[in-house]
Amino acid sequence: MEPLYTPQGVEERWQRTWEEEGLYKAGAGARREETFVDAHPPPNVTGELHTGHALQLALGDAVVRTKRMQGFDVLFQPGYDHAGISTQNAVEKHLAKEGTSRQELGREAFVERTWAWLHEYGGTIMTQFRRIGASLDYSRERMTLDPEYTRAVMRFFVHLYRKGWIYRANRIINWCPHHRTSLSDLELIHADVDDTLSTIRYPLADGSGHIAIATVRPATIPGDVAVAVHPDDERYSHLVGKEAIVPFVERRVPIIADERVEPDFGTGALKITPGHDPKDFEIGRAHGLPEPMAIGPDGLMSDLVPELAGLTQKEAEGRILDWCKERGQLEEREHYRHSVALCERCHNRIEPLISLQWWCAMGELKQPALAALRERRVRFHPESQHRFAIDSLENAPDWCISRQIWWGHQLPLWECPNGHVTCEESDPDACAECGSPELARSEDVLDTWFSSALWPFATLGWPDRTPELARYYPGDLQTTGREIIRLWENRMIFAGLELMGEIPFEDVVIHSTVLARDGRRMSKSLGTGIDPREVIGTHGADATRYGLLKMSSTQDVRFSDSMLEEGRKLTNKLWNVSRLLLTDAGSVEPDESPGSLEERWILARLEQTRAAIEETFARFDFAEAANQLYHLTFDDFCDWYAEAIKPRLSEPAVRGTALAALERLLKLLHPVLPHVTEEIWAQFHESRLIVAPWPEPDDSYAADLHALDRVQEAAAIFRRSGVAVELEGDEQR
RNA sequence: GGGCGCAUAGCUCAGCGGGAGAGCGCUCGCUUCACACGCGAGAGGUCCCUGGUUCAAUCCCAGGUGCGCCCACCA
Repeated sequence: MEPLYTPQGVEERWQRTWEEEGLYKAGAGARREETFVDAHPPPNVTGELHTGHALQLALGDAVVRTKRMQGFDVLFQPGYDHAGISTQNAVEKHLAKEGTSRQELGREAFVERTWAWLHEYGGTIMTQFRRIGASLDYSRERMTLDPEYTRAVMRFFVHLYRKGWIYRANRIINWCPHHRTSLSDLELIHADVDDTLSTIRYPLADGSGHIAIATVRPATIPGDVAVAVHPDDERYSHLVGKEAIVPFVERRVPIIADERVEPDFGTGALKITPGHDPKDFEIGRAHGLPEPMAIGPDGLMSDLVPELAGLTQKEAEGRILDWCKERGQLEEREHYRHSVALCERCHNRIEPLISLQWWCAMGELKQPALAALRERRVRFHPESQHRFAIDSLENAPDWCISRQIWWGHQLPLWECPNGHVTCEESDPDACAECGSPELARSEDVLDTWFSSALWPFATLGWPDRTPELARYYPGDLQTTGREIIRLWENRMIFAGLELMGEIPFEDVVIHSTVLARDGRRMSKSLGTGIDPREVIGTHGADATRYGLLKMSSTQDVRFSDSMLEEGRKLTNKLWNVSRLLLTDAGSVEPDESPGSLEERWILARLEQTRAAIEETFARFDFAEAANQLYHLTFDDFCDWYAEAIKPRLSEPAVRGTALAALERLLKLLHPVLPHVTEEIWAQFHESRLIVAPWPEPDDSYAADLHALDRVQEAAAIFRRSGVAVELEGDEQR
């Protein structure tokens, strides 16, 4: 054994060995009937490991490894999300480089190309999961677009459809002109942009003056169908019921009163464009107004006004403003900074459009999940996130589940020429209503999260009643980030209750967000990301896991190199104390029969820490667990115990107890530092630590703990003075 | 505009009603035979501000200030 522990090579070797020996597999080392299941969040199939993944793996794996050692039948489920828009994006970029496009290829060829592309470039992240030592059962890897998984998605859709919870509606939705698809509110990001607020006069139809409105989007003026003011706004009450003339198109529209208008903003009068603004849409529907569309799905001007058709919004805005200016109707142009919605994938500005989409009604579907959360049968940790999960679900609007892209699960809906819709899991022969054989399948695919919602049981073979499903559902634990609570966690809960009749898991650990070193958010676009692969490469997976656990305590933590460094020192310290105890050990076997006070004391401390670790893990306080392990190793095991017995190591009894104590220490450390502990374990065992039995509760040393203070005191005196202090151990009992 | 969280040693963070802590950094001393990625000793803090509750507050409460995150349809 070298004096300097080098994780490189050692870690990869154990990762291969564990997997090759089947020790990552579900049930490996199980010594009891109870199961423990963590269906790990499936990363995007095109994704690369980021710090968030690394953290949730470190947390989940620490728990999973503990449970495995405790003899549970453990399933740590890995896999991929097909990630509809994200993957389609990546492949489209690739195609653009080749000078072609998905439109040119056509749907079928595009989907084929995407599969091929994934086989070549996708799926690398599981390699990175392996490299951090995550003991997932890689032999059970699933992907949400696998044929078997797709069956589950179809079954879910048909189930909801037959319950009458899936419906089609023409509403305003978030439209990404780049992807040419609808997006749910949860797929947007918001950004502040510099804009211009124009105040424009709308002449009154009776020629008695004008009413001025403020807008940031003059290009939507052709879609105006009303001007609205607040009912209590005395400035305008005399105008309500009159008509105004929309500039440029010179259309007469009513002036209406609606409480949704904010009297303090702009002029207090709002132009109503139901086709291009969610609030206007609401007001429009409430007043029964028409919904003309001035802008098309491509983001360009529609043929609503022939002379503007095909122009960009910018160009149309210029024409319209010029028109107003010439007639003295442009009152003011002022700088205005505000927040706009962007597509989270391409960062293009969202175009609110009215569009016919499929929706999933949430009203009834969410009720059992709400009950489960309120009754705490499912618990989010920390508590603040539990409240957030409930609030989010209570306020969850109906879910827009259709997307106009090609990569994903095509809706199992067929329409006949008479407009009847048939919903079947697989190709129907004829329309269910009129028997027409001419059926056209919906072009839309499902929101990616629709399939993710089934993860805890679709990965186990549902809708078939497989033995795995019976054994591993319901599961136990989820470790994930805040941003995914509404998108995924809540949806797994209601899908699980609806289809399986049981909650999918009991505990959801919402971990901290790791910020960049400077406290900013880690993001690719800011260039603030920290690549965990590099960190693992330089510090090792063990040190990285330890560091991440230490960073996991509060809500948001800056990435801290010193936490990793602490982990690295811990591995090295452990390595070296093991050298001391294992070198020249001869044929001495671990033998836990303590003689001296310090021996009884270290065994008691190990036992005490075992209980403490179990308790902190149960609270999901991983930072505290890491802290306790650090001090147990450094202060107690190395500085006190090892120093105390060092002069007597040649005595077989002393050595035997030391090896027994080391065994216990390695077991406690293994869930956090799996590699270095397994490497040391292998120095004196044929068996594998990963499936070694976790220490059983044992109170036989508890009585020795009270001697702690005296031992430390005596040792401190000895160090300062060189004078040994006699301790009458037995008299302490 | 709502919701949540954070402000403690130079840095990153624990603690949370009665003694102010860890790791790193810093100072001093150790080529001690497991480890200099080490050992020992030490310096360093009006625990953001102002009030309140209490015998007692860094910790509880109210307000303020400064940050951060999430949610939201102010054109």
